[in-house]
Amino acid sequence: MKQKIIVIVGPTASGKSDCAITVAKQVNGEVISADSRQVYRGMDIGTGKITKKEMVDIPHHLLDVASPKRQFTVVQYQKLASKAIQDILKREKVPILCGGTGLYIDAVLEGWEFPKTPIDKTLRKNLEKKTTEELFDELKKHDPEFSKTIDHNNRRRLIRALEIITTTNEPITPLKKHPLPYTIEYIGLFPGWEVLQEKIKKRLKERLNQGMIEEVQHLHEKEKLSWKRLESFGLEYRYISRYLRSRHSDPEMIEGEESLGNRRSFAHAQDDNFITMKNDLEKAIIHYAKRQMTWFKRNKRIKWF
RNA sequence: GGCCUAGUGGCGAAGUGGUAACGCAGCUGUCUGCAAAACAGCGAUGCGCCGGUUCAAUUCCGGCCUAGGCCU
Repeated sequence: MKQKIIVIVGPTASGKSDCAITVAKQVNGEVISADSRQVYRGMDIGTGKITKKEMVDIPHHLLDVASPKRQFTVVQYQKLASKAIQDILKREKVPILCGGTGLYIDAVLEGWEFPKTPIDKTLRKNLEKKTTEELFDELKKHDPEFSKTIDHNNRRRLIRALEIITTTNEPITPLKKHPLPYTIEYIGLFPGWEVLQEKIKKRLKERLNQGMIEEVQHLHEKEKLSWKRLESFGLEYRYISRYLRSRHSDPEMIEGEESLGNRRSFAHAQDDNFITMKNDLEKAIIHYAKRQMTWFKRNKRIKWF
C-alpha cells in the first residue's frame, strides 16, 4: 500500500492549526508547517504561530528554521519539507502538511523543478534600476516566446526571468514536475466569507492586545530589521511597521508616550493612526484570504469542509 | 417666504457643448527561487427630475425636487 500524506489548506484564520492537531492525534501524525512567514524566528504573534503548549506533544516541523534577516525562498522550503516528509514516513508516522502558502505546498507535493539559476543580487540591483518597459524589451529580445506569457508589468518576475536567461543563455523551458509517489489527501477548510471575516477581525483584535505591536518594534529595534524588510513581509508586519513609523514622525504622539512612560500603553491607544492601521490591516488580511482561495480553487483534489 | 450652494457607479471624488478621470470597496483572475509578495482584467447607455436651446447637453437656459447654509 502506498504511503499517505495528509494536507490541510485554507485561507488565513480558517482554523488549520487546530485541525492539524486533531488529525495528528487520530492518525499518529506529525505536522509540517507550510507557511512562508512562520519559518522565521521571532515572528510569532504576527504569523499566528502555534505555541509549544498548543502543540500538545505533536511534533511540528519547519517552524523557526530561518533568520528573518535572510531571505528564505520556496526552493529552500521545498528541500526542507521534502526531507521532513521522508523522515516522518521512515518513522512510520503520517506527515500532515498544514498551511496557507499554496505555492510552497504545490512545489513540494508536485515536485516542481525550479530553474537552477541562483539569485544574483548584483544583477538584480542593476536590473532594478531599469524601467519596467526596458526590462520587458530586454526579455523579449532574449526570449520572445516566454515574453508572450509573462505579465508585462510585473517587475519581480521580469527580473527573475532575465536573471535566468542572462546566466544560462538559454530560453526558459516549461516547468517540469515530479509529483511525490504517495497517496495525498487534501483537506480544505473554509467556513464561508461572512464567518471568516468575523474571525479575522476578532483575531486581529486579540493579537494587537497580545503584544503584536511590541513584537514588530522588537524586530526593528533589537533584531535590527529594516523598515523595508518588515514592509516586505506584508500584512501585520507591513502595516504595524508603517504605524510605528508614523508615530515616530508625529511629535504629539512622542510627547504623549513619554509622559505615560509606559511601553505597553500605546498598544491600546485609540489615536487616529492606530485606528487607520487597524482598518487597513483588516482589509489587507481579507484581500489576502481571497488570493489564497484563488490559488486553492484550482486544485480540484481538495475536499472542502 | 426670500437668497445662496450642492446633487456624477456602493462610497469618496474629477470633468468637458461632442458622448463619463481617478481612489476605495466589490467581483474575476495570473503565478518557473522575495508568494502574507508581485501583478492583470471587469463595473455608471449614464452625470437628481421635467422641459427648452443646439447638428450635439452630464456640461447652456427655465422650472421642479432634495440636502446644507444664510436672511426676514
